[in-house]
Amino acid sequence: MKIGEVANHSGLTPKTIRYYEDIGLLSAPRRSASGYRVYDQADQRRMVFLRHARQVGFSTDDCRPLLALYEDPERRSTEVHALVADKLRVIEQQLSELQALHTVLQEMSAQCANDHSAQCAIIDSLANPLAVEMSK
Amino acid sequence: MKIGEVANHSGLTPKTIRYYEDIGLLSAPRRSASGYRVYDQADQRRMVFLRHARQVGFSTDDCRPLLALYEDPERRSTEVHALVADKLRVIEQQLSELQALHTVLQEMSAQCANDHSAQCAIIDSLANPLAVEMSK
DNA sequence: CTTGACCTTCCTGTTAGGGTAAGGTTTATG
DNA sequence: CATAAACCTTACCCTAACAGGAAGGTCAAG
Repeated sequence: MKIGEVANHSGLTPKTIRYYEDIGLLSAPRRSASGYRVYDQADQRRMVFLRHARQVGFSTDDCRPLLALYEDPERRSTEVHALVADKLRVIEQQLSELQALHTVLQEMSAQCANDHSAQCAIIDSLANPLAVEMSK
Repeated sequence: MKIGEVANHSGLTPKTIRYYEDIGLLSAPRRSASGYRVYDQADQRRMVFLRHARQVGFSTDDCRPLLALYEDPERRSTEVHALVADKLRVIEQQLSELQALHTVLQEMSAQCANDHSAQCAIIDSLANPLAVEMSK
């Protein structure tokens, strides 16, 4: 399989596959006589795995240990579970930060007259340290 | 005021101030004889405003129209309100995407035996198209 | 034989600055 | 007065995860 074909089958783009090779997430494949990358089924499975892992929020760096466990027949499921647990904590952290932003903006928005006048509670909040600083 | 002082008073770093000047978010200030940037109170207020706007999630690009409205005595509060409403929608979108990731990961995590065996529902989910694909 | 569809490497751009280098300035102190 | 600390200047490399595009080589079909 050349890169375009494995890209189609895995759902990654050729660009992404080369990039993963570049950062060492995928190992360099065999080359044809003309220098084309040649992949096999196992490569394709790794790519599908990586696509899914990225889809559920793992960074490319997160994918290294994850892919290693995928490949390791000696793995223990608790090792995988721990990686996911870590990720869940990070996501929960991000969620609470985003929630906080949302709350602050919504409060500002509610204070704004939303009319033709120049006086604006949102602008005032952003200009004045008090309101925004509270939410830190 | 030199850059270090206005940085202290505004809560931005000198780096950030120069960067904002570089991208045209802040206009280039007067220079002293020796080439040092010199700022006044109005500059400082703009910087405080920018710091707050960034803090509540606005990108530097978002800050351009926001800062323009801050400076404009002819503004209408409804214009500001609209920018915040847009931002709220984006944040809500991000929240729901993050929520979806969280749900998927939590479901995977719950299926995993979390023990010494190599069999792992998380790995299986990531290897198999079905589970992950559903959540798209 | 010549397109067109592939493939290759390499370079630039994206966000929002941080880190560091090399060098000039100003201020405080011995 | 000399000098060292603390400040300022520009400039270049680094981050994440690729996408886009240039310049050039390769392969199968008409």
